[in-house]
Amino acid sequence: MSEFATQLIAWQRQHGRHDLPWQVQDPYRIWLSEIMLQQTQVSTVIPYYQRFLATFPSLSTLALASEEEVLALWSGLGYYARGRNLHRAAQQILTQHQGEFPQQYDAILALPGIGRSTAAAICALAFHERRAILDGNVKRILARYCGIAGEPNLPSTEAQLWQHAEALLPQQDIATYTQAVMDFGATLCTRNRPQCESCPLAGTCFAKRNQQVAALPTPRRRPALPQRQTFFLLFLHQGEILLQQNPSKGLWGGLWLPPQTDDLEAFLTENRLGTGAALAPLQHTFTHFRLHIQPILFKYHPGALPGTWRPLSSALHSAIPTPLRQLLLRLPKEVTMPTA
DNA sequence: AACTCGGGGCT
DNA sequence: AGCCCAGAGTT
Repeated sequence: MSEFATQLIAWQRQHGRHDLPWQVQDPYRIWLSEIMLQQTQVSTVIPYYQRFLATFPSLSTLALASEEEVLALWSGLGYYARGRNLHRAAQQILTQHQGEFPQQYDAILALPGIGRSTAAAICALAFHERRAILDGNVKRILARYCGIAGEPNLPSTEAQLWQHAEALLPQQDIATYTQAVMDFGATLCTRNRPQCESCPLAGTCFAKRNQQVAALPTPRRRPALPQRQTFFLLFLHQGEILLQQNPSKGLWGGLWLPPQTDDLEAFLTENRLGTGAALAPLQHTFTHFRLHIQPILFKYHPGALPGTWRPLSSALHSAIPTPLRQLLLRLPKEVTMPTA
């Protein structure tokens, strides 16, 4: 067995995390956690995970729910395709696997929202099958330990990382090892200021031996964020707000939003609307652009536009994106005191 | 191989 | 303000 795996497994038993809510022998709960944890940190996921599991305690309750209910519980977590795929996968398991979570890697990989790394994580954690994962933690650990330069997302770099991930697997204790690399990356071999002085691998780590810890993994260079602008048109009437559902594909897919336009003048003319009151603007930053949102408040226009009227309290529990939630929460103050 | 898809934590 | 995070799907 490799020194790498042996040391990590020993480290995990002594210093790893053992009280995370999804550390159970239940493929449904492990699967749910893996999906929520894609590109999302543990501390962010925990409250969503608890609420989700309280509402959908089993795979069948999830499969029998509506997509609307699923997205409402996903509201604020982001990457909403994860929630839609999770729901679709639950339905597929019900119809194609008799409601029992599949145990074969190929069958797991075939489910929507599950790629190579997530399928391997489920196999290793839930079924103790010898599979390599390659998430952000493992990429960082291997880039340092093996001395792999190049941006981790480039196909050539990723291929090397996968090769090392496979080669360093232990012959046994695969579940403990898989949890070990994730905990080790999250708490010791962190991106900034890793605790090399406490690291059991410091003696054999390429980056540590060659003073490359700060330089590895190679940071990704990203272009400057493009800026975009939109207007949220808020129609309020007797405590209700007019919302429209986004198409299921694309940004904020399947979520509820107020009528939107990037050309206010044209929109008001086309729909024969008068002028509204500008509320305080807000910014929302995505991975690939920054959105400037200008809310405009209209007091009473029933039937002016298509959509669904929802009580404000109900809207707050619906499938809405974070900036709309922020806007609705501060609406009571804004309505009595518009800024312009 | 490049692009799309959220939101938050940390520095 | 910039970086990254238990990545996958689409083109």
